[in-house]
Amino acid sequence: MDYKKYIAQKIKVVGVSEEEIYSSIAVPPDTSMGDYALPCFKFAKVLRSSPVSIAQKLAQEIAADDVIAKITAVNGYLNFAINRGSFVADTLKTIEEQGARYGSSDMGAGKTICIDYSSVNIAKPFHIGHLSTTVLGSSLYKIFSFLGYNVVGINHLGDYGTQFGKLICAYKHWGNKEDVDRRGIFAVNELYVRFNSEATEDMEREAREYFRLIESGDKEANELFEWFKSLTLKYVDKIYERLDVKFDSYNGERFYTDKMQPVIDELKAKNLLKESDGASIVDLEEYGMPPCLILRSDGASLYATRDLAAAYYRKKTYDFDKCLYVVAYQQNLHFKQIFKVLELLGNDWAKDMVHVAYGMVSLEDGAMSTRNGRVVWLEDVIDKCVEKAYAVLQEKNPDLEDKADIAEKVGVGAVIFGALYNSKIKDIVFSYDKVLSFDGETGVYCQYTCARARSVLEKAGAFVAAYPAGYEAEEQEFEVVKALSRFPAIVKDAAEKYEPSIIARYAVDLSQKFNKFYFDCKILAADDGVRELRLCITRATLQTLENSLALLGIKVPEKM
RNA sequence: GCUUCCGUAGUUAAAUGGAUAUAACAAGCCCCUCCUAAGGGCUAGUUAUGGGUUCGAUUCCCGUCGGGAGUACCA
Repeated sequence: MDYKKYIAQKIKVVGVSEEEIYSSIAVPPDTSMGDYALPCFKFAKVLRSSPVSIAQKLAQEIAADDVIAKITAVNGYLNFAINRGSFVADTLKTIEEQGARYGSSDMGAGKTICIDYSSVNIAKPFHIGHLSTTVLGSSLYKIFSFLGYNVVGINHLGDYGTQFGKLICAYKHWGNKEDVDRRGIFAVNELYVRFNSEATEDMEREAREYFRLIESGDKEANELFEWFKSLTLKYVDKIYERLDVKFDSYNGERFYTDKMQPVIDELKAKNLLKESDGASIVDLEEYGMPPCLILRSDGASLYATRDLAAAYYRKKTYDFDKCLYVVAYQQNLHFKQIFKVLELLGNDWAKDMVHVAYGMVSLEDGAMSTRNGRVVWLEDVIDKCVEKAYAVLQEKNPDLEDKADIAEKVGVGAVIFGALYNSKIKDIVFSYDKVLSFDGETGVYCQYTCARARSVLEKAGAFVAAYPAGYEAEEQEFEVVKALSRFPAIVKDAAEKYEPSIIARYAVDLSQKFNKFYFDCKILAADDGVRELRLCITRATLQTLENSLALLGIKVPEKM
């Protein structure tokens, strides 16, 4: 049940609506003050009375009942202590009934949301800079699905541009098939890097010609391009599988090659296209932005042109309610511009376009740079984490079966959790020390908490759920249940803010509360009734933690 | 220059405009004859700066300082 709503209905303040009271109800910083509180300061003016006396008066007017155990007025706050017994029983029963669906909702039924994320570049291996967009997007995918939305995951491949002409040129000059077959994408990437440092004027010219050949459908150029593309996808699919990341569409930039002209025509028809220094632009000066480049002076299309075409295509194909772009904040201006252009074109759905911006990743010695080898491959990071997890397992629990499988879940979980734990807008300085740390506020801590809970449940065997009437819950028990009850609101909050870190932090908070409970309250050795109640708390915590971690894309090993 | 984001313990970070600003890491100590010590506990330590709005500001507004990003034919 909605306790806030129940309380709001009981409070009557002249001249203040129930909704206003509902939205004012807060949670006190400390449980000893109460479970809910209404600050009365803002009513002082309307009632022409001091907040302190308003709170006192309200405290006398409202009677305690089965739901609200106690009402007190403290320094202008009206504090409510709820009936713990019924609250605990109520919350635990709900989780028991809903299981893996606890926290889900049908609020998104009938609505579609497109999410553009990961968007890898062809012929480039995955480095840690690609981690944020991949796991953020994937988590948002899972969160919105959980809330009942129809979600379309789009990997907007970077498969268009003169760089592919360069790549083919480099391969023709220096490449050999055996090496590429053997080392795959890394061999291809080396060719590209070499081109950038060694290419002559002639080769640059040749590269432009190869790009033109790809565009005009030349057989050999396209075969080479498709080969590089399939190598890339084969490589990234392995990583996607480990990270539990999925897509519904791999329509990349090239896909929109023949879909840009209608957009350009419409811009012309609506008189938005201006010529400037030979290029075609949309002037955005009156909106405080530099112009949006649509066509280069040589007539070629640009990034923005393809993104506009993609937006139209997605609206037409999926009829989305929201279209998210999980792309680093470097491109803030770019998205502001294309959203504005869509609006100027008269599309009311331009308001549904959202740039979900996140911070950048750098290394301790500066920005990443493929050219001078200052780069950290994502696969290496994952492998090192898994290796360390295996080593710790070997040391602490050498007799466990499936150690490799457990280490994979723990290691991968650590990488994902590390990427999702902080607010997405924060920049990240990558350090192995940090990702390899398995103590404290980490994914490993949450997984470990699950393993502990499961172990207790296993030892307990079958039991009948019990919520003994009249049992006054211990502080530690009550804190866990209170945290459990917050989960559905947490999921919605994370969705509204496009912020999976809210769920990650919640998982840590719940784990901390459970571990305190675990340490202070004996579960298996408790008296009849209490024992069953504590087992229910344990089972509900395990379920809710698993649900939380699943939304982040983290798997939970049975034992560790 | 202009636009924009960020600035909280030694470090990394939390905090719908609310009560005594939370955690973790690192440091020092304590707890396995006790349900998994990848755990629990204790000690010490924070809102860059100057104004403003407000009963109340880490949060909102303006300025200063410091840092990141962007700023026309790359994506």
